[in-house]
Amino acid sequence: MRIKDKSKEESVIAATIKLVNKIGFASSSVAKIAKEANVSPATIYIYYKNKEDLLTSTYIDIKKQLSNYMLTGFDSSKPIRDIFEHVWQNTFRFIANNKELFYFTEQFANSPYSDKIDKAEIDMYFEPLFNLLQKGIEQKIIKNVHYEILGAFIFYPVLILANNRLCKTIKLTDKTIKSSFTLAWDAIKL
Amino acid sequence: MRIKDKSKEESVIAATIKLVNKIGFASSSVAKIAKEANVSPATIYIYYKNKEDLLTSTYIDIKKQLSNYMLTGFDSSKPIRDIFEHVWQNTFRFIANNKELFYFTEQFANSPYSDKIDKAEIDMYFEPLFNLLQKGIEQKIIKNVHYEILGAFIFYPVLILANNRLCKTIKLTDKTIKSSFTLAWDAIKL
Amino acid sequence: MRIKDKSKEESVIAATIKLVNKIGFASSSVAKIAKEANVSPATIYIYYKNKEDLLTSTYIDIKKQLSNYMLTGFDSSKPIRDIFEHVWQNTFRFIANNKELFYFTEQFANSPYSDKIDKAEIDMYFEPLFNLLQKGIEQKIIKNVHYEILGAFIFYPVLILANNRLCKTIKLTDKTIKSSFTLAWDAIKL
Amino acid sequence: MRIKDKSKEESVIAATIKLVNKIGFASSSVAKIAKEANVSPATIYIYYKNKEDLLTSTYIDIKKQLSNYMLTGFDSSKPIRDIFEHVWQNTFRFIANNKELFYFTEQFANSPYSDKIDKAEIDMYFEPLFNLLQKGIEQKIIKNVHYEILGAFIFYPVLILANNRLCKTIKLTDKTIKSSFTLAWDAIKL
DNA sequence: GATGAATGAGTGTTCATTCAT
DNA sequence: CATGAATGAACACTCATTCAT
Repeated sequence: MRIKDKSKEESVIAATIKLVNKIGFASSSVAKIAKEANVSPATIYIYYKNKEDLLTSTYIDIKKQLSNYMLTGFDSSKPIRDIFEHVWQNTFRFIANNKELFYFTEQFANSPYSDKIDKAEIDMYFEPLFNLLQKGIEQKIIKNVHYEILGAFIFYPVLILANNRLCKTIKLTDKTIKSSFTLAWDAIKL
Repeated sequence: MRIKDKSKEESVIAATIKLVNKIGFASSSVAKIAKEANVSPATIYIYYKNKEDLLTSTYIDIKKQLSNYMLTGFDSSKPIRDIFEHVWQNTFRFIANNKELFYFTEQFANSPYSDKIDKAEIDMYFEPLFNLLQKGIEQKIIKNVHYEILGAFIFYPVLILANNRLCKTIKLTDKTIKSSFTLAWDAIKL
Repeated sequence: MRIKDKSKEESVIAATIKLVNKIGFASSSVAKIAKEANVSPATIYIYYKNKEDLLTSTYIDIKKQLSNYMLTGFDSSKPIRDIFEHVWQNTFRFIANNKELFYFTEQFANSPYSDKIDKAEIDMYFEPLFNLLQKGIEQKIIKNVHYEILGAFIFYPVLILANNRLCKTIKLTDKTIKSSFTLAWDAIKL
Repeated sequence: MRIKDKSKEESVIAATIKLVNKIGFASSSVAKIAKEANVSPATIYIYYKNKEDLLTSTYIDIKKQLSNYMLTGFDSSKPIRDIFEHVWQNTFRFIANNKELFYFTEQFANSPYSDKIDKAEIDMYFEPLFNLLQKGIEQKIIKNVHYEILGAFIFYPVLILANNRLCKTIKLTDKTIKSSFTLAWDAIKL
């Protein structure tokens, strides 16, 4: 028998991301993705149960990459502020270097498919960060409020700032990254 | 000459918002919107050039309402912090009382139609707030960074916290609203 | 507004029947029916909810015609045998003159769609015949067995004989019609 | 040379029949049949030229079984009526005990594949019965009409009565089998 | 102004079959 | 012999939009 062509699967994922970047999430049909990947529409259904499966798999895959990247060099022995700053910079750098991936996740997160994924599974990848928040609260370094509120200031502003669909007038330099982190830390620190 | 039936136009807008809330943005076709509004699909094309026009008009309409609500009781003679807190609370209250409108804008903002609107026109409605930031910077009350960065901490976290698609585990009470504003203010204040 | 083009609806029905005769039930797709009717596939969905609706409507329509034809000249004052012979001949004649309609019903009856129709509604059209069987039993003219058994001899053999897919070697003349009825009557008569 | 795996071939046939019973003829795709048989789709194409070949082979196989069963205990020395009654009962019993096989043939007979089989080959299996009819005619026991007409009364009503898709309200007991044969015999006897 | 009819182009998905191993 | 990968063509159905009234 023929063996599964790994490059084919990868080219489908790549085509999916590329096409979403080119024409947007809503317009990215299976047929167009197949064409972009130089593959038959039917082939996609060998690798994925259906369109939903293709998109959610792609999303989870990217989120996994993002969490890996964000947590690179994670050193729990350092001061909490330094750890968060490190993560903050990792995040900016990842988004800067992988705008296509990031754009896809933003599109996905506000699509109907978003409801279908297991948020808990995603959160798991970021668990060390939640734990760090908890530790910060206990050490009276971070404000004692719900972690969703903390997250809204320490994680999400990055996305806004990096998302050039929403924010077009600002160029991200090392200096702006550093200064924007100051705001984030001021927000959550006690 | 007959004049366009204002009530018909309104019922189309209402139907659009309602339907997007019911079945999501992607599934809301012109035919379904027409049915929801008890109107012929063709009628919609009397009031709007095409689907894009209908959706962007609806979006701008809502944004106008939101800015009105946010700026209600705007009193430039008060301390800057108090003004922002007032706006912050207005925003929370608007979203709480108009979840349907808010849900629509969230869906819209991440749709392909989002690219078609004139962001400057929208920003105009919120000009007093940008001016306030500027004033705060000049008075050395607010950090002197790009207003996009300030906005990412003083405006967007509200959306995250109020968006129960992203944030499901937290109930918004007067107390959480107040405490979340503390974070926002700490972020931007000098 | 444009009014519903009655001729369009009729041409869809005609195309459906014609196509089933030409290429068989299983191969008759909506797209092909549309093409045969010189109509867009989408148009069919104006007149019918879906493919099932199109086919079942066509079937019921034909069955109604058949019952009308079979019961033409139904005169309950005549002897029971004469009435059945009259019906038998009507049936043969209908099938002979409307082979296309008959072929469609045969195909339909053995398709998965057959399960979706309300058999009771169909039987209703043929009620006078069931009543006649009952009357014959009471008058000790017809064997007192279940009406399904009687039907298997007085109604179904016609279908077999007229169905030239199953029965290719025999030509139906007035004489064979008459003589075949003799068998049917001998079967059920007491 | 390896020989074809007989058990594999049988499991494909079994799967075909089972699946047709489960989901109907029209929905029974090659891929599904393969899965049901725990075999690759490609394997089916080793044993059969194509789908048509698979289905027609299955059909002919069943018909062969049916004819065997019907002619079991065929004793040409007995009176003609007794022989037919014996065959009639065999038929009922076969169908009762092999509803799956029978259901398949009914589905097949009204499918487009039906046109592809060699009816003469099938008829061959039932030749003794046609000969018997001939003998009956010569002996002036059976009406002298075309054998297709005779068949329509002595063979087909069984199928109608046993087919619980068409005939749902009647339970088949020894008594109803016997009495229904009376009708059949009355139909054809002189 | 207002409408339902009408449509070509598109949707996600499955089909019977062949290919490379 | 046996397989799962691969596919172009087809499937039923919906889309945004225009037409005729």
